[in-house]
Amino acid sequence: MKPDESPSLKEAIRSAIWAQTLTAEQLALVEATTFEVFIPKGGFVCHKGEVVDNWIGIISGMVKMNNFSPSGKSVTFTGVPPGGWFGEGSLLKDERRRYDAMTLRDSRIARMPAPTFHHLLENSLPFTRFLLMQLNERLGQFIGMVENERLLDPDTRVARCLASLFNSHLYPGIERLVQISQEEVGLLSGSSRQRANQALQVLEKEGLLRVDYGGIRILDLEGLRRFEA
DNA sequence: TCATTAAATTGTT
DNA sequence: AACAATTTAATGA
Repeated sequence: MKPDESPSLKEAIRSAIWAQTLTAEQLALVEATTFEVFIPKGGFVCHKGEVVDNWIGIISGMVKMNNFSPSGKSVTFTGVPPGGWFGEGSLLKDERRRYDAMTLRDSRIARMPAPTFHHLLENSLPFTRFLLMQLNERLGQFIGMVENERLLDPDTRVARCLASLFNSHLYPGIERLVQISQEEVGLLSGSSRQRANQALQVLEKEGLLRVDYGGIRILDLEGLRRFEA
């Protein structure tokens, strides 16, 4: 066992896809202004309606975006794995946040202040290109989600849902371990826990993943994307 | 470091 | 939805 396998803030920043193309000065600015916060399991990373002043990255742990319907029911949109960054939508439009984000595990969160974000946006074309790509990816993901919710059976929904955790960003970390419980898989895929459990066992038999205690190992990402019952 | 206990998660009915 | 079995985390010697 290693004492600590999660990266430091600096390492997390440097390994981010968008950081690869920055100049030394830009990278220095990012490292000087971005800070880290720890949020325990079940805590809020940010709240719906608050003023957006950070771009948010996941160093370790897992975060889900969700809202509460007027009746108090929670609707989960998507999960964000380590290495993922989000919040650029509201940051670009200068509006208040439109969703809650809460942690599914103890998580370490990086926050990049809005001025730094806008500086990169104005001075780094590769950074802008990365954002454009990320927005496009996410659009495709949400279109797929609407389709899934209405057309596909539960097994396939769970498969696509897990695949989308890696789809939204071009995963640099080869870490294919998703640390979420089956109950949370159910929430993410819009089905009950026992149905999610059933689906996971089907997918495991197909050799696409392996179920572990408190998490899931992805063995065949492409297979998950293409899976049909 | 090891044993005991509590809590969380999973598989099954 | 409820139960039992299994795994992890916590506590104390």
